[in-house]
Amino acid sequence: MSRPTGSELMERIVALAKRRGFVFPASEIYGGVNGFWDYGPLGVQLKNNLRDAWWHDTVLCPPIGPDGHPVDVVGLDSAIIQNPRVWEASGHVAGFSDPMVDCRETKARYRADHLQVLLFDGAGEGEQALLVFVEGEPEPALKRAQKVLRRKVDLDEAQRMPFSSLSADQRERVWAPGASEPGTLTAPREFNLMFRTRIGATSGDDNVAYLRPETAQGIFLNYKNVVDTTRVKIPFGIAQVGKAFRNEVTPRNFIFRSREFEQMEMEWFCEPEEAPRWFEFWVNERLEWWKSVGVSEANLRLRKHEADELAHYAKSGEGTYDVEYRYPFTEPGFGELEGIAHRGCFDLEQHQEWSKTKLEAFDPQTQRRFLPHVIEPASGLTRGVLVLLCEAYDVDPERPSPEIMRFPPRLAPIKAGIFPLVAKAGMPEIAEKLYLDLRARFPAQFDVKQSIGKRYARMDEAGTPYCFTIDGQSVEDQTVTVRDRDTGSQERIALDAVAGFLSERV
RNA sequence: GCGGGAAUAGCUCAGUGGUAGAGCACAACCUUGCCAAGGUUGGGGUCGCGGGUUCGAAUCCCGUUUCCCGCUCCA
Repeated sequence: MSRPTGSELMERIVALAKRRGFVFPASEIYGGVNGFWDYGPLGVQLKNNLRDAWWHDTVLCPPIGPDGHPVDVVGLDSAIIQNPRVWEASGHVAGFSDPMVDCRETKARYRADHLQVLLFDGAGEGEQALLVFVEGEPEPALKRAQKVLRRKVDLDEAQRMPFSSLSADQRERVWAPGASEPGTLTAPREFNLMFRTRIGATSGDDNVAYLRPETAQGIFLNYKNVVDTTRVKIPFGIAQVGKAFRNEVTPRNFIFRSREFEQMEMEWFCEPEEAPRWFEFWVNERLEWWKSVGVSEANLRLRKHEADELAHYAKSGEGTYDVEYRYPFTEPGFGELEGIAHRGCFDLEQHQEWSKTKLEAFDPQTQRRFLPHVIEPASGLTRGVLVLLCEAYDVDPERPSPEIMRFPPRLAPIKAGIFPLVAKAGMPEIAEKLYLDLRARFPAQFDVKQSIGKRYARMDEAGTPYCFTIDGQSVEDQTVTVRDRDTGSQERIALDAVAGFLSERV
């Protein structure tokens, strides 16, 4: 058995994740629910470790800035449900409910507001030919019009109207791109990607609220609170880890795109003139950070967004970079892991306008008032967990139990296994004492059951980097063997050196 | 949302209309001195779910859910 690739690799990772208690399908005993996942005993530990590493490296011990001094970042934990006007101000109510149009024949789907209709005279008695095209690409529609009308046509002779304004009767006469007959397009249907709920036990239309689709807005909402109550000065960052919810059209690829997920986001507030420099700084920092938690350089890359794929909030800024990872389901291509967006002052400006609250910063040196610009490194925590699982999964055909999770020791859910070689001759007693010493400082597991090989194998699948085994010699000279997960090799160290051995490595 | 495939024990699967099975895993006990070792015993299934056909359905038909693949979508 060698390490598979592509969808087979993905299936093996999903199977191992379930078998060992990393990730379970949510509500499985009721048949599941599409787009939701539960994190099992090992999964939650792995996720917490990644979260803690990010928090440590972002808030507690942030990087050194371009000027040689540590940057300033504070933490936050904002509510999942906020005043619904927040999402109108942020642009999410509009941006999240794009009506879509499907073609029944070609199976193509279009955003209704991207579709334009050309009206030509002469399709029949008093009728017009209606041809639809995607904004900016009228050529296919023109060619089709030529065939339908059996004459030369000119773009200038046609009337133009947005598809959304057509009546049902008119839609029946519309030729879609690539369709062999008219009337194949559905009515525009609304796709609202925000989860709606209601505030209060008595529900009505006037108390609709939304589960946040991103954690970022909670940071902007508290920008003034943080500035007023802490001694941060521009430039500084506010960081947050938390759940976000998107009613995705198609959740796919295990935990890559789920409807409930976790984000790790930081909003970096700086002077507008400094923003490009900080943008570059954070793009590089974030890429380096993913390398620092053990993601191989070969599977990572930076990609700049094309102008036409920018989010509504990033249009005014310098663009967006994605840190991308080569997932098994995208290989040889890459998929998004983290986005670093230059949001300009879009968000603060919007909230200042909608809330009627001044959010300007004041520079006492220059006596200038300004809206800070924002650089946002926003990554998926749960996507990060997926990357760790993909990155760690390996197969060693030389072993009787070939599957290994090679997590970096810092992130491994369990740091150490403590085993008596056999359950007699004083070994379990020594092992249990070692376990009691270690467990206060390290996630450790104690196991006396079954053969030593099985216990090692279980730890390999859990990704535990070190196993300490108490054998006959331990009883005589107070030493233990350390087995290394990655090589299977062993060395012997003193019993009282185990804690030090671990703290140097995890 | 569209098209294709899959679903039987924790896992891998057998079972083509007539009493739900195997191997591995799991639990207990024994054995066991370094890589999923052996023995004994045991627990575990409304065959994804809901209808229908039939004397009788894991098996045939319809619907549905979930997962995988290809589209579509991804602020």
